[in-house]
Amino acid sequence: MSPSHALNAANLLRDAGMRVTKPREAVVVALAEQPHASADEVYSAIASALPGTSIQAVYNVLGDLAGRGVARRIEPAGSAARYELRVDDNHHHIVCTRCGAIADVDCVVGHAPCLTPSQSHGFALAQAEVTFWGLCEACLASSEDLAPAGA
Amino acid sequence: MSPSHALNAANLLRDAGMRVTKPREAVVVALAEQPHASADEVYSAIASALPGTSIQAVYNVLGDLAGRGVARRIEPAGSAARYELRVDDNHHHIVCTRCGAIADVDCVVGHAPCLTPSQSHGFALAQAEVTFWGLCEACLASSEDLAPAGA
DNA sequence: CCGCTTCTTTTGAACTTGTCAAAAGAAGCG
DNA sequence: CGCTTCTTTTGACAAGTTCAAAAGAAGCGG
Repeated sequence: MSPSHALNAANLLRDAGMRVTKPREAVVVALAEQPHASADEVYSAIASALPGTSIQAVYNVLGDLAGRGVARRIEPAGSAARYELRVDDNHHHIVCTRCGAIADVDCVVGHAPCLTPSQSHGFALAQAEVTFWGLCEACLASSEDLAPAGA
Repeated sequence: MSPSHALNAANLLRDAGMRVTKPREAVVVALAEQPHASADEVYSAIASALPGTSIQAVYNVLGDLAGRGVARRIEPAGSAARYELRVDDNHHHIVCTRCGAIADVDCVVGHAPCLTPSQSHGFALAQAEVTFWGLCEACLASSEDLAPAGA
């Protein structure tokens, strides 16, 4: 039995042409367990398993992963950069304007929906990014406490 | 003759409930002349006309303008925040991944195209933001020098 | 199994963008 | 013209991220 289904972080790294090291495996695992994690959150997540790992290593690994196409970097306005392993499917994000929470949103139209702007101004289009902004359930609830709509 | 068509920055400010001051007028003018300008670019733009103006004043004004709905703040990943006066129409942006140049793109579908995500995960949706990424004409030309496709 | 080369990580510092707070200065109203 | 309120300045400060050099580990060939 090959351990191919046991979160093959090592394979993922090897397939991407990266050497397999503890920090990298840990980062991949952390990202798999907590999508949309920031560098700092990844750092915290692996700190218990790999004490002594520097935040720089995390930045390096995340940057490499993004560069190799293994991870995707998203930078919502107003919060630190976040990373996710979902790179193959085209999906978008909905971000809470208050707490910064992020959820995945599969694209409405399927594949290339908003991917065709009406004018391109001479730009060579590479990709489209859609970000929805709103309040997450928790923040919505607490804001209704402050400003009740029904009363 | 009322000077109503002479770039009524003062009116714009007054209508927004803001006091009319030199720095503010200058910022509005700079923004009108150079859409998608960063705080620093605005600062540079008004530096000649209003020496002694601090970068803080620019930050304040831009923040106020955005807060009053006069300007819109956009923060493309990888570059500083930028501001534009076009707030009424719904339009998107195409950003050069190399040099950061930004161009306006009117929305393909008109008003509420991608405005309806397939799942909202309990979020109270406020707005949608679409960003296209690619290479601008200039960067495209210089990259073709380096990696010619036709040869 | 060993040594070598190359890639990673650490360590430490620096930089950019942006924010906060308090005092000085100007706008607008009566 | 004077007062009140809003703006601006000044200076310090903070988060997030990047850079560079040296120490350390991975993986290959013998």
